[in-house]
Parts: sequence; C-alpha cells; structure tokens
Amino acid sequence: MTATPAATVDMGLSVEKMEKVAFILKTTAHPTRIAIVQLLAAQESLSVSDISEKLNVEQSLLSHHLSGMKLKGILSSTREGKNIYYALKMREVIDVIQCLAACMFL
Amino acid sequence: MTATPAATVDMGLSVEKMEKVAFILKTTAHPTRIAIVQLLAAQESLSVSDISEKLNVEQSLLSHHLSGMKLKGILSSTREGKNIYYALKMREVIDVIQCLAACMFL
DNA sequence: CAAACTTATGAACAGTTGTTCATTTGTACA
DNA sequence: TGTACAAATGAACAACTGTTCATAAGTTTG
Repeated sequence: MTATPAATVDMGLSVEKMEKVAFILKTTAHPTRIAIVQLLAAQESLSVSDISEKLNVEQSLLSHHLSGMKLKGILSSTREGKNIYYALKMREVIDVIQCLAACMFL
Repeated sequence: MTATPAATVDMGLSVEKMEKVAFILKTTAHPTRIAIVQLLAAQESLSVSDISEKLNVEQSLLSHHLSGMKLKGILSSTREGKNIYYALKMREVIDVIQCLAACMFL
C-alpha cells in the first residue's frame, strides 16, 4: 500500500476500522479456515487430528493453517499429552461469520 | 485446493455457503476496496475520478480494483460522456461490511 | 481533425498464499 | 531405550495479488 486513503469515509467506518475489518476478512477468507472457525465455535477445543478428520484436510496443510491463524491471534493452542488442542481466541470471528452467513441470503 | 472438506459442518453453514462467504471475503478484503464499497453504499453511483479523489488513490490502481470488482460481480458500471460511473451491484456486500463493523467491537 | 480529458489495459515485478513433501520435534509407553 | 503416534517446520513451487508505469482507447470540444 502506498497511497493513503482519506482519513474517514462517508459512513461510520474509520480507516483503522476498515483495516481491522480487512484483516479479519483476509485471515478468514478461505473455506478451510472458515470451516475451522465453525468447528471451534461449536466445540470449544479440538485436536489437530480431530479437525483433520472432520474436515478431511491433510495433517501438514492443516497445521500450516492452524499455526497461521494462531500467529494472527485468532486461535490459541495447548498441548495435552500427544495432542495439541486448538481453540478460538478471537471470538469476534464467530460473530463475523455468523453475521455474514445470515445477511448474505435475504 | 485439493482435499475436499466434509459436505457439512456442525453449524448451519454448508460448504457452498462457506465458499460464497469466502468469496465475498476475499474480494472485499482490502482497505481500498472496502472504502469503495462504503462510498458506493452512500452514493448510488460515482465516477472513477470522484472515487479517486475521495479516496486519494491513483487512477490506474483504482481502475484495476474497480474492474476486478466488476468482473466478480460486485460492481456495475455505465459510461456517461467522458466519465464512467460505478455502482454497487451485489448489495449484500454492504450488509456484510456493516455487519462486520458492528459485531466486531462489542 | 487535433487536443484535452477520463478511464482501461498490459507488462513487469515484488510480495504473499496455498499446497506438497520430507523431515523433525515432542510425547507416551512397551 | 526404541518404536509409534501427533503435530510442527522448512524448502520448494505454482498461483495469485497489489502496485507502478507507460500506453491505448473512448469521448468531447475547439
């Protein structure tokens, strides 16, 4: 990004908000990641292999998605024996997706 | 994408919905594009140079964003003399962003 | 027609993303 | 200790994105 957009735009959204929106959008904008959020909205916490099975996504790829999401503060993880359990940290994301799903088809 | 996620996941969201969500997310996930949607939510239609001034984004870059969004069905455009006016075609996107902005900070 | 203006287009390029594969690290338990 | 299982990591690579720059194409008006 080089040109800086005007400080505020007609509607209520400040640039910082637009950027936060864009951030959440970007880090969630992938079917697998949305599915992950869905699962963790319903389950509190799940191990990598749980998720891998439920979503039918290969271990390594899933791990990449998960650690990316963790890095960006969306998920958290804790080890428990052999397994590592992931959970939703940034709960807003649930609302966001919920919200999207709702207002997109009416 | 190679592995196909399970057909449905715990919550109400089908894979098609998740993909549609992801699509809207992706095509909107950029501060400039969000700003464009904001403008066009408030203004019905605006020329490229209008938008360029308001957002302080260079002509060519803006044009690329606009035509991308048009290509993906989010915007429409009509010529009127020298100018080309863009308008929001996929109105859901407004709700989506509105919705996001709302539920993200409480 | 030419000049001025508005927008689109295409090449080029750096940076990011999604994916795969092979390898490594951490843990449990025989 | 060694074997097996769970998950992370890193290299490699193709595909896509955002951006810039230069140029073209469409429109208006003198």
